[in-house]
Amino acid sequence: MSRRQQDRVTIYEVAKRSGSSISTVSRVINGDPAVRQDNRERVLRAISELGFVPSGAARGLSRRSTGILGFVFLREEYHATRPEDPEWPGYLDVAMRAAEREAERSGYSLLLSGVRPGDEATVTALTGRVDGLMLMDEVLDEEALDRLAERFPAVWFAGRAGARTTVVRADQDAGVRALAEHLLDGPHRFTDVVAIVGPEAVSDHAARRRALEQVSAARDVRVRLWTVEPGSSGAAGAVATRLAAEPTPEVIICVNDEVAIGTVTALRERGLRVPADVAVTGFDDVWIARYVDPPLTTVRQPVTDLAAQAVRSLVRRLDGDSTDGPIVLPTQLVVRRSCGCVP
Amino acid sequence: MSRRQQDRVTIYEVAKRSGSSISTVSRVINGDPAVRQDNRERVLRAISELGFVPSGAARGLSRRSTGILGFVFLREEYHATRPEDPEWPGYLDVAMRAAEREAERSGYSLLLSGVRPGDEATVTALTGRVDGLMLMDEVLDEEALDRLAERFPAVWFAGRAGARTTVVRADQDAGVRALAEHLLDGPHRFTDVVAIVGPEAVSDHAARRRALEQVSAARDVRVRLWTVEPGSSGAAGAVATRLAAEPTPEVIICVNDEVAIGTVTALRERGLRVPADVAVTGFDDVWIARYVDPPLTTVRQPVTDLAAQAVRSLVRRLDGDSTDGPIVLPTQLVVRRSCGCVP
DNA sequence: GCTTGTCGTGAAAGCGCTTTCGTGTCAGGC
DNA sequence: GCCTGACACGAAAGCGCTTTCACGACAAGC
Repeated sequence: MSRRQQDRVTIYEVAKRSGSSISTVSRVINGDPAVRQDNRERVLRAISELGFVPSGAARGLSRRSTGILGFVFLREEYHATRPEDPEWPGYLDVAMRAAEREAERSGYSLLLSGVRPGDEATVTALTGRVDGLMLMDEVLDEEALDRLAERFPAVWFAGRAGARTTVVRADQDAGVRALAEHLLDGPHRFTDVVAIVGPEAVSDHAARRRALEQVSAARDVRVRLWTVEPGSSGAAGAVATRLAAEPTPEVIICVNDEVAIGTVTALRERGLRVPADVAVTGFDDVWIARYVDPPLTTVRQPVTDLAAQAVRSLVRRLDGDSTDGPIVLPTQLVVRRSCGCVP
Repeated sequence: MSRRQQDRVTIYEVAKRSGSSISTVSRVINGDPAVRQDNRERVLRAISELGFVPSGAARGLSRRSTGILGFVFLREEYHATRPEDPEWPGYLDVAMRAAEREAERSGYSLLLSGVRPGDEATVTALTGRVDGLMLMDEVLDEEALDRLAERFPAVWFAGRAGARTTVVRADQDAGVRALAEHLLDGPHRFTDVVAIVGPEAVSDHAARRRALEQVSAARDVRVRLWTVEPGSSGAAGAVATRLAAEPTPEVIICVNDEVAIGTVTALRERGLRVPADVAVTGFDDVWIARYVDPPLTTVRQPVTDLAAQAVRSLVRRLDGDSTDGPIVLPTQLVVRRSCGCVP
């Protein structure tokens, strides 16, 4: 435990050097106008000569606020499958960057914390180091989350509709509906469809699946459900197995773009062309979706906006405004080549 | 400034409730074995009954250490070009996630901070809130960085070889060499080559360019240099302009994978096939490199390992070990279809 | 029986800021 | 000339922890 900081310059030394009191130095640091001009200048000079930087810890202790927001996400075990697989940044990273950006605009910093699902202890501990918490996806179950949010400012990103905690999410339902209607009612009128779904426990995935089932049921189309771990490059393998065992569908609706890419790979390896033989769709519209072959038909989620809204909601709450209700942002169907509807 | 935390439970209340002193409570929190078993249990019970979470600020102040590492990166202005462009996660995000992971393993958290190039003030201010700093790419110029590193634990990620500050970087030189030799000496023996380079100010880019020039000079091959902003989706546009104005080369060596993808798009729009008409190569081997059409020949950087090493080096330094020398990790040529050497 | 040493605990002094409160100074009003 | 009020500033009291130091209890050694 020798994690000591250097011998820092403190406010006392600045006070001594500038011939004033620490109160005055503190006022200067914080831009209090009630300091005479000449005094202010003397203090500022001393600060820069000594290279003084105020201690965040001391300030935090005194103000009872750290100026830090926590960003809590599920720590995926990447390397799992194939060690030569490069990492796989996506949706989560975009949210992270956007959240940091918005936090900075509001005068906060963002502290990252990856946790295993259900690791309430780690999240609770974070509570002592940040002013507010933004929890991604299914970091905690809903009960634990409510327990937390009751005593601490928190928002749930991509959470379940109807949760007690403030939720910021995209309109999965409308997105899936638009996609499904395009596929079932559009030029192709697909009737033989497979949906690759993610774990039921993930709110977004559950919402997508529910919406899909509603649309298909209304049209009397039966949808075969295949379950895979989303985002794992193992998707290709899992899909290959199912393809070998079952009749090939006309279209495969994937839970997200990564899985869609894996699916395309698996189809190709079986000698099937996309979209000529099988149509494929993704979800999220990650950046690569337009660059892969074929470019993916998908549903765009406004991840950047969502993250910004989540942060703003949190900041409002910290500024004393009352808690927001759920925030729902629209999704948008993006038709590209993989569904076979455009040349 | 009403960013107040709730009325937190403090160590005093735990002490009172458990019938001991705050010293004992502190010892229990920190796992000091010199507390009798029965006492420890009483304290733990009080802690959980009250929902006590120690204040990071108070602890930080007392210990003179925050347990936080800062991750400083260049804040790119994404939205710039086309608002409908989804975000573009990549190299930086992978580094971020890996750094967080490794930091957590060492008992630290990671604080994100995006800054504009040369924004020394922001970086300096960070110094008051974290125990150590990891600076990506060209956040500060070398002089400012040395000034900082002199008084504060810092490592420079992807920095310039030979810098005074501890640098963690990949062996750009060897990677470029392997790639260039493959292209110039391999099956195709290209002689008409264009290199799309990034800004000279970025160490990694400068290193790549230098290495390329050495290899080509040794073979008497002249390389035309085209400069673009790396990572911007504007690459396609910039390349299109050059293609219209100059003779089409046999191969285009791109400064990174994103630019390579943009370049492929630009070539296609001119009706040129890749790699049949023009070969294209990338750099980094981001995850998508293998999924785009055609899969990219590129040079893999061990970003995850680099980030982990950077964090470990920082932690060693914080633990009192002396400063590390430069850490250089190998790169690896990955030959895929875009260079036309494999079917 | 006394001394010595070990063990477990509590008192109290910080850590480096912010902020309240009180005081001295000076301008303006009578 | 004195009183009042505004204005700048400093003293000092926290903020909630960690850690040193001293002390009491008790076991072991002679």
